[in-house]
Amino acid sequence: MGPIIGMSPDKKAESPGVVEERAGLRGVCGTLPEAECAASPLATSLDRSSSSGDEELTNLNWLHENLLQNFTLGSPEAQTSPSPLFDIEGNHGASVISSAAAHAGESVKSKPPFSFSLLIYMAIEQSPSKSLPVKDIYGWILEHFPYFSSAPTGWKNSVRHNLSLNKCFRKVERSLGKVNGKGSLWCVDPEYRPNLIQALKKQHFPSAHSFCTPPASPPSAFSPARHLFLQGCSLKESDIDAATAMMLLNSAPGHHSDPCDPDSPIDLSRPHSVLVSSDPKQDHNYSSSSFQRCSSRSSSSSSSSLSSLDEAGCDSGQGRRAGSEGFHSDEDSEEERNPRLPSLTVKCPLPVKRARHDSKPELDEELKEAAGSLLHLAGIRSGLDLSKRTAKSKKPEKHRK
DNA sequence: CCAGCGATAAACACTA
DNA sequence: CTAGTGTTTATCGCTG
Repeated sequence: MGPIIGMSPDKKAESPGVVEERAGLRGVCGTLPEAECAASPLATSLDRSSSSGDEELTNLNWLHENLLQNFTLGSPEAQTSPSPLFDIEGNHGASVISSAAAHAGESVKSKPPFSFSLLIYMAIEQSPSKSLPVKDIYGWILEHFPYFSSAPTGWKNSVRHNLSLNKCFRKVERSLGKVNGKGSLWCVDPEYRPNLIQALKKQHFPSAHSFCTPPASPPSAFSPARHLFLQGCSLKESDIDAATAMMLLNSAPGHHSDPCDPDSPIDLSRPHSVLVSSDPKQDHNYSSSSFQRCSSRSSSSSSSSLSSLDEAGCDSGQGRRAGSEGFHSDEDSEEERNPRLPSLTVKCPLPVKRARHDSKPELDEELKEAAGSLLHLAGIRSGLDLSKRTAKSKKPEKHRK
């Protein structure tokens, strides 16, 4: 493969431009209002400390409470005010993301619930130039997911493996980006960005389902018992929240973003503390397998969705293996392709290049929100987990081989 | 039981 | 030469 691996011709053509484009965007902020921008994760970037003011709390509460209320109790607030979902759908979720970002700084030592692909994606997306050398990707992951600091170095191999294998990532010539050092810069292929976002969203569905509710079931369907359960179990709660959020987002009618719009910045709000899998111990290794699997392959679904997507829609996988590669963009048939996905599947027409013309900022925001919500939620949980346990450090040892 | 998928490990090649 | 990077292949575990 040439400099740009696994990319379809069109992608290759874009590569150079993409980088520049992203650089120009300067992160999400470019497209967001100032206020949002300020709060936006990307804007804040990795460094932003977790300490944030009321906004984060507010936002957090907003999302967290509303979601729960919405589903479980339907508290007055939820009733009186538009549900978070609406906000999200209405593009107001940006603040949420920002809050998520704010929260994200908490310590996280648990294995992130995200697949490597998503981790990489987040790392890249959060970089100012939207492109990073592998080294920086490592750094980002380590910074945001301390879990890996204690993990065997194999995760780096996995990162590289994903970069090479996953079509979502494209290699940029050094000349275009990095001048010094080894290796090239890696960026997210705009084409697949929506897919990645979607994957993020989907990632938590399963969990949610497993914990709580039938995805398709309306809020009313939630029983008080569950609520109690949730209350009693913060961990699950977060999971549920995340899942719920995702579910809502996904189910949202207008939730599609301009999939391929390169300008759609994704704000994965700093995943700083995004960890879902609280216990690496449970995992045999640093991978998220345990979490994913336990929760119904949340990650798998994400990844698999990616793969499927890739094959089906954006199939450019000409030279690439099917392993953990791209995403397919066609949501229409996504369910069909991925039976595992909950019925909630989003109807988001994600992707696909064809759908790309409509670059709706709103959609972008939605995506961002979704991602932010996810991260945010995860962050919450991570905070809880971390505070509770510090011991998880049991390094997962290799179960096999 | 099988297929699909993600994760992991390892080997190899290339480059700074 | 070494270390980092990039690619490829093989294998394992899990889920549907």
